[in-house]
Amino acid sequence: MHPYRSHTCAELTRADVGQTVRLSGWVHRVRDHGGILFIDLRDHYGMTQVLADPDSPAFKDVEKVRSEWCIRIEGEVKARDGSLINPKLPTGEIEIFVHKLDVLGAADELPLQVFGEQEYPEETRLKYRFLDLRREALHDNIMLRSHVVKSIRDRMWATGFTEFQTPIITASSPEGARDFLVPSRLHPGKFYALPQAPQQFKQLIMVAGFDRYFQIAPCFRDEDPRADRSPTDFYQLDVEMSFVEQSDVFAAVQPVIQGVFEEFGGRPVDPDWPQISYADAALWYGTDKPDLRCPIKMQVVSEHFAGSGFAIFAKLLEQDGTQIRAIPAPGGGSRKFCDRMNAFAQKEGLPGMGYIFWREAEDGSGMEPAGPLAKNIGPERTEAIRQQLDLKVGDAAFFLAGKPEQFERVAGKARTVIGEELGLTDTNRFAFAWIVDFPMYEKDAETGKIDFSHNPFSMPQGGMAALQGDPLDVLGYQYDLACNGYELVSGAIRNHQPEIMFKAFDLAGYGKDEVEKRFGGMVNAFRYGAPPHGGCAAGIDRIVMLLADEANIREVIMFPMNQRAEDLMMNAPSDPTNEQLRDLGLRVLPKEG
RNA sequence: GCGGUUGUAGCUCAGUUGGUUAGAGUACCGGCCUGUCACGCCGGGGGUCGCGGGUUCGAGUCCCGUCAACCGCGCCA
Repeated sequence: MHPYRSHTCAELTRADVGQTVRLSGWVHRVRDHGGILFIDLRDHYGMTQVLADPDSPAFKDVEKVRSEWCIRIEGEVKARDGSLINPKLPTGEIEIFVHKLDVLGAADELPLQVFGEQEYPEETRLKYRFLDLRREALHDNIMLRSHVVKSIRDRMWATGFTEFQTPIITASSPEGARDFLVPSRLHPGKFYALPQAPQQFKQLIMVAGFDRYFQIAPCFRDEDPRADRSPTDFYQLDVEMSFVEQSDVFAAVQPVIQGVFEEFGGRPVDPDWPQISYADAALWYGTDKPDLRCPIKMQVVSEHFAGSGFAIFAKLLEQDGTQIRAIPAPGGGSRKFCDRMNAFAQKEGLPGMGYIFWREAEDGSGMEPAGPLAKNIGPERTEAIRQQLDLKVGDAAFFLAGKPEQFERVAGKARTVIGEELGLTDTNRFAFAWIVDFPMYEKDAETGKIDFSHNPFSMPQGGMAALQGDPLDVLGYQYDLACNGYELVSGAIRNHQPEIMFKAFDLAGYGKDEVEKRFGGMVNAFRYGAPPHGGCAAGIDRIVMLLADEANIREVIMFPMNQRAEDLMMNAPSDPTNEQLRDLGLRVLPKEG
C-alpha cells in the first residue's frame, strides 16, 4: 500500500465497503461525542468521514487531533445505515473506522478558520494565504483559473495560433506605465526593465514570419492598484497576427472569449457584440468600458436649455465646449430617488445633477413635470425634453452640465447606479461590446501638450495622409473589448511603416532620435520587410474575476500583493544586504522629509 | 499625493447621552456525552480598546495628531 494513501478523500463509495484503506489529508472538523468521535478528513479532491470508538486502538490518538492538522489514517470502509447517510457528500454513504492515526503536521491555533464561510480582513488572509487557499471558495476560484487558462490555450491552438515565450528581464519599453527596473551587476549604473507587456517582442515575432502568435504572459507595471487591478504583475492572453485587418482580429478573438465565457460563466452570453465608437461610448455611457447590461443611453439636450429660464445652464452653454447631457431614468420618477441620485453626484465631486420627473397631474388631467428645473425652463421645453428622451409618467431624467470631459466619468457612474437601483440592469448575463475608433492623440488639460491617448504603436486611420491635419482629429485602428463594465481586451492594428511611425511620434513631440533610442529594436526591424500586423491582449485575471463573479481581483490570484504592493506572506519588498548593493554599485538614499 | 470607510480577545463583532470589574459568538484549555455531519452541555484562561497627546473627578466613547488596512481619485497605451 502507498505510504500515504490508497485513495483520495473523494473516492470511496458503497462499492468499497469492507476494504482496508489509507487516507491522508487535513482535519476539516472534529465532532467528539465522548464514546464516539468523528473527523471530516479533507484533501484537494473532497471529504470523507472518519470515526473511532473505544474499540479502536487509535482512539486515544484521534481524541488529540484538532482542526487543520495534517494526518494519515488507516481503517476499514464501512457502510452507513440509511438514516445516517449524508447526501451532501459524494462519499456520504460510507465512513472509515480508524485503526491507526499518524500526525503528519500539527497546527497551531489558527488565525483564520478554514471551515465555514466567515469573512476575514485582507491583511490576515494575505499573511496566511496558504490557509485561505485551503478554503473552498478560494480553492475553487484558483482551480477555475487553471481550467480557464487551459481552455484558452486549447482554443488558441485549435485555431492555428502557437505559443512562444518572450524575455522577462529586458529593455525598458515606455508604453505609458511606470517600469519595474532591475539593476545590472555586469553593467553598474545600468538597468533592465520588466516588460509592461510583450508588445515589441510580439511585433518582432510577426516580422520574423511566425504569423499567428499567442502567449499567456506575465506583465509588470509599477502603478497603484485598484480592486480590479493587481499591483506589480498580472497575466495577459497576448495575441498577434500578420496580414490582418481589425475585423480579422475580432473574428479570431471573439470565439475564444465567447467560448470560455459559455464554458465557465454559468450565465447567458450575449451573442451580439456591437461595435461602438469611442466617441459614442463616451456620449451614451460616459466611459470607454460600458456595461451594456444597463439599457440607459445618455443624450445631448443642450438645445432645450440654451437661452432658457434656467440661468445656470443657459449661461454655461455660452462658453466653448460645454454641453448639457441627460440620463433618462425610466421608473425613477420620485423626488426621493432623484434627491438620492443628486446626492450621489455631489459625493462624486460634481455640483449636483438637476432633474425632472413626471407624475400624474393632481387635477387628473394627465401628467405633469416636477422638480425645480421644469419650472425654470417652462412647459414647452420640458415637454420637448420628455419627447426626445421618450419618457412617461413615473419616469425621471437627470441633467449634467459643463465640459463633457469634466462630468462624463461621474455621469457614467450615475448611469450605472440608476440602472441598478431601478432594476433596469439584468445582472445575470455577460454583455460584450467592441469599442473602436479611439483617438490617436489627446491634449493634456494642464500643459496643452499633445500626447498619445493610448498605444503609440497603433496605425492611424488614413495612414500618413491623416497625420498632416489636426492630430486631435486622427483616429487609430485601436480597439477595446468591454464586458459588464470591465475592459477585458485592448488591441490595435500596428503601425509597421517606419516613416508613418516617425511622423506619428513627431506629432506627440518625440524626435526621430528618441524613437530610435526607445523603440530602436522594433523600429529597426520594420526596415526589413515588416508585414502588416495587429493583435490584442486580454486580461486573464479579469476574465476569471468575471467568471467567478468576484468584485476583487485578489480573489482569483493565488498569491496577490496588498494595496501597497507588499507581499505580507513572503515579506516583500525587503531590505537588500550591503553586499548585494555593493555588487550592483547602488546606494540607497535616505527618505526625504 | 488626495478623499472616504474601518481599527475592541487568536478570529468575527457588540459596547447607549462619557460612569462600577469592557461583553457575545467562535477558536483554545479542562470536564461530561456512542451517531454526529455548523453535534450538544458545564467550566476556565485570554484585552496596551491601533499608537501618541489633550479635555474631564472619570475616556473604548469627546477633541487633536499619527499609523495601518480596504475602497475610490490621480495614475494605469
